[in-house]
Amino acid sequence: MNKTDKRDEILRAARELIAEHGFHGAPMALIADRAGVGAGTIYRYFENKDVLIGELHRNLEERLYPDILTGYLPEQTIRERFLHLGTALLHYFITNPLDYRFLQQFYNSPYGVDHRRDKILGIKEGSDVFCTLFSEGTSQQVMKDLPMVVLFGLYFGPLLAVARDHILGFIQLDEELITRTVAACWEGIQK
Amino acid sequence: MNKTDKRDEILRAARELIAEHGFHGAPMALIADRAGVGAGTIYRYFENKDVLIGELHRNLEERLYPDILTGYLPEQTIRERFLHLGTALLHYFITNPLDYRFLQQFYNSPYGVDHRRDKILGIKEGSDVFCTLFSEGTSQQVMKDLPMVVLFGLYFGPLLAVARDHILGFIQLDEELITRTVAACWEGIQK
DNA sequence: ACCTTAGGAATGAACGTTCATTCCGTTTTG
DNA sequence: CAAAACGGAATGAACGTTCATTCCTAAGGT
Repeated sequence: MNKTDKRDEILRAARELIAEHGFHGAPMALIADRAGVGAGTIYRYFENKDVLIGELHRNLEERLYPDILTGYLPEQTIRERFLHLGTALLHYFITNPLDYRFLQQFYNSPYGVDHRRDKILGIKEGSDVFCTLFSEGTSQQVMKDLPMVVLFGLYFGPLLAVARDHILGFIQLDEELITRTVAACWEGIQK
Repeated sequence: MNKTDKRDEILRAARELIAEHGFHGAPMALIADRAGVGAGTIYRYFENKDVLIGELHRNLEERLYPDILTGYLPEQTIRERFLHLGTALLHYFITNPLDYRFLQQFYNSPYGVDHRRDKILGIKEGSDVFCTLFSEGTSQQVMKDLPMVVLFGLYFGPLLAVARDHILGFIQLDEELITRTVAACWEGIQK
């Protein structure tokens, strides 16, 4: 096993354990076991657990964004792009439940709040797809004139909730239900 | 300090610490300190930490439900009742941010998932205000014909998200913004 | 009225466990 | 063979919980 492999194994093991049992069901010793390395080896690749977790988050975004952006066409209407991102997001979480669970854990820990604070304060940079789409939507009057944060809530709130309930087995999301759910979100947000 | 006072002090201290720092920032020793009792004393009132946390949840519901149900009139239209509950819920969380934070922590822990599972499987009992309102809404065709779980997501998802962002200081919810947010939820859910 | 005493309530030091991190002997690599 | 990488036992801090002890109150005896 070469250096990159080992690093990847550690990340994979950590992601799995955190997704399955939460941050506190993922001690370093277990991560090491599952990655097939010694406990000390982890510290050759990551300064400490916080850094490892931060890296997991970066790593996830690197897989999530390309995925939901394939087929995303800036020339489509705002509504079409809204529906695309929403369904793509749901699909991603359904096919990568571990990633969903990790994100859930992440945003409910001190790490996540800081991260979100930075992101929201940095909205003006507008580099984020969702920010761009939503500010376009409000300025073109096709979305309600509500603060960006509220629009985000109306969008991600329901999506994350149904994704959670699908993953927990409380509901079975199929193609039609996904479409109808995202459409309902749109109806809440559209002017 | 008499017996009931002491029990209440322990509950208050636990609620505060969990709300402020999460479940894992609230060790029994700290709870005892803040309650002004010895560490062992807690175990005279609560069998263990799990029981204490469960009791906190029960206690919260006993304060939350009466609050949001004052002024709730079954003879009002479904839409009116929907708006009433939504705004009442947001008001409650804004004026009781510690309760919001506790609930957030609770539902993101194993305790919470089990609790929700029981609740969802027990929907048929229909004792819950929200369940009753929503099944009335779908059967009378004024709400979209979506599974109860999805409707819940479209309702609570945004509400909890904006409550969180208000409490974190990312946004300032005033009367008007609350009304408009709940109205937007309704537009997503109505047929 | 005062002292004694019994028993439940309260205490906090101590215990066993778990965790992140470090340390050092061993193995692999160049 | 020197240097880097590795493994996993060792370490110490933090946790929930326990329990031998102390404290408080109020009943009972004088």
